[in-house]
Amino acid sequence: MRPTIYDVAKEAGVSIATVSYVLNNQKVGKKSKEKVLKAMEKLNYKPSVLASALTGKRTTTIGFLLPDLANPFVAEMARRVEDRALERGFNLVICSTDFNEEKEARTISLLKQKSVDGFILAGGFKSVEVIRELLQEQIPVVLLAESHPSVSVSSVKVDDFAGGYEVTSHLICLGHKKIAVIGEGATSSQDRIRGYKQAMRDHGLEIGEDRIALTDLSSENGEHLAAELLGVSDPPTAIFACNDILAIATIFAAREKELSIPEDLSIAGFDNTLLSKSSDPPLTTVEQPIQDMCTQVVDLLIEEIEGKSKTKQRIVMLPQLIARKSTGTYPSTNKV
Amino acid sequence: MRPTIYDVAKEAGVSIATVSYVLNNQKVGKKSKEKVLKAMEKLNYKPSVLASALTGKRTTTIGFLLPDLANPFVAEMARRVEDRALERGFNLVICSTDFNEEKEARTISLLKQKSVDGFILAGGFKSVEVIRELLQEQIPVVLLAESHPSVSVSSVKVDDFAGGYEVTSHLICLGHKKIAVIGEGATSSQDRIRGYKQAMRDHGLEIGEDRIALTDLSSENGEHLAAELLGVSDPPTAIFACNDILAIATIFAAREKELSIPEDLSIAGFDNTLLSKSSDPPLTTVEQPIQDMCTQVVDLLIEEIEGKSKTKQRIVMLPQLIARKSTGTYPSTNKV
DNA sequence: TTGAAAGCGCTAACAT
DNA sequence: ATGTTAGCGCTTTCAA
Repeated sequence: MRPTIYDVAKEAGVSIATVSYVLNNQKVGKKSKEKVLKAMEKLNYKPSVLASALTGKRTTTIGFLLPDLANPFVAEMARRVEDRALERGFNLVICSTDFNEEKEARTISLLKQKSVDGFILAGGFKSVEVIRELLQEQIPVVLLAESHPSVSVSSVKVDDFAGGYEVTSHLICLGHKKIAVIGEGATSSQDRIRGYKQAMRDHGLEIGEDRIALTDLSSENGEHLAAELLGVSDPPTAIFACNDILAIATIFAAREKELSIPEDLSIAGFDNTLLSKSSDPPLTTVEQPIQDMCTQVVDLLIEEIEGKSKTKQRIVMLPQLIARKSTGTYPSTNKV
Repeated sequence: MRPTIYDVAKEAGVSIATVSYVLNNQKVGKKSKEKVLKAMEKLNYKPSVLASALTGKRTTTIGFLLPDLANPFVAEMARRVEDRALERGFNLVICSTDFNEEKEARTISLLKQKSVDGFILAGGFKSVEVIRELLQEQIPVVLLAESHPSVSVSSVKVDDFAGGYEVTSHLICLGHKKIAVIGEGATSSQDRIRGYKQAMRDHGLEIGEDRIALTDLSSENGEHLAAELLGVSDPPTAIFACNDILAIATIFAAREKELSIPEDLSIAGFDNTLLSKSSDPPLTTVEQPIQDMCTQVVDLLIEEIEGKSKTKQRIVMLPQLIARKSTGTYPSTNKV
């Protein structure tokens, strides 16, 4: 068995209390401290987090719930969150919840049993009820890349509305009038779509309900949905996809219909993932300040965990349009 | 505070032992069991994993070390591993180690303190020393997408050598003779490169040392490295990149030099990530049976955790070449 | 079948 | 400054 605090105490010739004191940097006589340190070194002693957590200390573990780790944007967030958490001395238990409320609830329950110190809920966490419960049980929670206005919880996200507005304006400036949008059920998508609608309205353009497509499982039927959008009698000349994956799916759908991009159809994405740089053509998209966002959520959460939390805050960061080759003027100036 | 086993015992009018028995499905009188169950329900009791782990039970948590979660291929593996682990009742603590031995050691040490039940080491885990230590301490470990022949540990991976051989043969069949390769320090890359070399030899082709480029931080200087490969006086007509990210970097480098793909330069990748489908042009690459691999490692690990582990085994799966548009005949039949 | 009680490794009064 | 001791919530002998 691994050495315990008793072994160290015996080796150092002191009581376990003394050992515990040096473990927690409490006042200890210089001599004793030295002996204890030496004993620890000799036995290669590492305190058990379990035992110490059982007495009320932290587990220094954070539950990180996200929709799907296989999504590149999500994975990048996870990495950034992980980095910051590590810097602050925390590990992450990462759980994909697939926009599934039941899975969300189960996961939270499980991680509570494991006594994680707090939760970061990312992407499209749906169950407001679960968040409320957490809050009421005084368990630290923060939201990443989403927010639930009806709940008093800290969150960090990008201004999705502004992002949607900007992309749409970009498309409109290029001359497009028939612009469709394809998104997910997540609140972030909804906000981006609101931005889209506002931009359309501000420019006096019509918003057909058949120009708005929604999915819950992006990659699955994104292509199918995009095909429907393009299949109508008076098809759009531009499509704003609420994330890069959907944008890629839209590219595939367009290609299926032998439309060339951007000559026949302009496509814009959101997130500026790796995908958008390497796609054919490279995607016009919207960049989120992932690094900053992630650093901030982690810090917010840890503040709450450490009880230093001042007031709840909703931090909204500004996104930035990245114009690449998938969007072009309409009518096309250089039709192939 | 959350209810404890004492609260349940009191509510049910039995001793905590009885409660513990029903918790662990031991023989309990039907009546008592019912009372206990009812009490649990009423109090919404959930046992503390910490407390139970302290007495020697599992934490049902697995430490999953990987090089970099932001890498799409790695992220997809993580997702598959997560899914299988969940099915088996385990959660994952995911840690990126960036091919950094010191970080590897620190992470393992930390997770040991947290009493994870076992470890999955993925990608390019470097520190053989750390693996040995784990083994000797009887802590369950398995390797994913890599293997260390000198250590007696179970592992699941694809046949990297075969993959490298196959890609290279594909290139050779297309008429290429000057083929370069770009890879990482990871053992998997090394094996792929060995496959490349073997294929070259088998076809009587020359292997110039200046045709082999190695990096440790793929995305960082991949493009730079590829540029060097292309910058020589007698440049290659095809490049085999040991993973899709490097392949994309190579595409960028080629584009910088105004080479068109595949007319002037054929490029092949490895991993068949999302990137390879959406890139310009779509990448010829090698598919790994990720799902199977991940299910198997998790199962292997859990076998060890549960002590049912038979013998150590190294499972090697076969990869599959996916030919797309980034590779073409040489000399090119339809030079633009 | 069930209860009493010791113990898992650690923390934190309380004493000295 | 340091030791003694009572928990933390659970498992598991050992008795009854």
